Amino acid sequence: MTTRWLTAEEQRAWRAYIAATHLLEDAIDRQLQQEAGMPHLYYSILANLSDVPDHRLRMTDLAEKSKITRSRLTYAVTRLEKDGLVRREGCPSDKRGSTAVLTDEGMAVLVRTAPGHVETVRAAIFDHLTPEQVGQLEEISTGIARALETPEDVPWRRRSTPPCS
Amino acid sequence: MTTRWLTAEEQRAWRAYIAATHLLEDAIDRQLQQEAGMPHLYYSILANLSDVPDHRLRMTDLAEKSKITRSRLTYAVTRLEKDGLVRREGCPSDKRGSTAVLTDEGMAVLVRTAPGHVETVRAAIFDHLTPEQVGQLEEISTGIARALETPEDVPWRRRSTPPCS
DNA sequence: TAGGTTTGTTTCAAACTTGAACCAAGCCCC
DNA sequence: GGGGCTTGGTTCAAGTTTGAAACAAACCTA
Repeated sequence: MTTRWLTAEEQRAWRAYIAATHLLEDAIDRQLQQEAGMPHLYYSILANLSDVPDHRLRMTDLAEKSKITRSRLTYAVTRLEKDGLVRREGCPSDKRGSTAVLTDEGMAVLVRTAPGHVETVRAAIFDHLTPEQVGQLEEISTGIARALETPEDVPWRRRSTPPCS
Repeated sequence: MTTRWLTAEEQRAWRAYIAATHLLEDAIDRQLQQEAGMPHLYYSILANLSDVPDHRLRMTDLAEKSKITRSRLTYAVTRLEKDGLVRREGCPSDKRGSTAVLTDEGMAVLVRTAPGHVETVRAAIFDHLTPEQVGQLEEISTGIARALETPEDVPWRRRSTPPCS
């Protein structure tokens, strides 16, 4: 089967995309490291928790929501727990389970650092996009994500967990 | 100064974008690790070298082209050199300088693994985008990259180096 | 209900990344 | 032509990521 190479336009788009994502993650990581003392991923984990009723989520669900592996999440939560921003609680109804809970201190960090983070994101991206482009970006991203999330090709990324009670 | 929060649409776009980039990098890293024995970044470094006359580039320029820090590049090239895919050469005209050169073996790896890589990229992205969306993605990415590359805010990322002779 | 499989999470070692500190080699300019 | 600043690149320690293996609890199912 002969390779379906990228067209010239696709290549340009792909290269531009790679460049943009590298530069963007760099800039955001740097800003958050400065002002919140943690990389973007860790900030996102806190944000994902703050986003959900009770500020608590099963590890697997939090990993799913954050689009990262469980292993990576374990490490991250351990660090955040050490910093007092997150707490782990066992799950009564399933003794294997572990639930990450955002602490008050974690919430406070989020509240304190959110403005700077949003400002960075805005300056890096949204200030340069028209409203139509914002819509396009969402559609494109959603399409890519959907394709990569369909069951068939992700044995290594688990489906969601029954709620803990 | 009151925070300019993201609008609902911007938030949706931002979240979708984060999800897509995480999933995408994961998928591509995984595929390349399998078939080329290296992460995406390292593959890109080889590709960037193959892309340029003589398959050689000053370290700083290669870092610039790859959108990564010099430090990160040093580590990567050291590994690739160990694998025999890249060779370092001194620069006669500037004894500080170091030039990375793609070896024949490095080129061979690229040739062997390119089809699989392209197929993955295509399956993950371009098969799900209309031609218009490809154009939009390029414009959006270029806009973001340009904003983040403007001199004023990147003291930590160097400008290009005089060609080596 | 014992044995086998699946599921939720952690652990471990090896690989990679980060940023600051360092080391030469060029550059400048009095 | 000898300081002092800049530049190209590497090094180092601390932090993060990876994937496979380990573990324990839950879930079958004969």
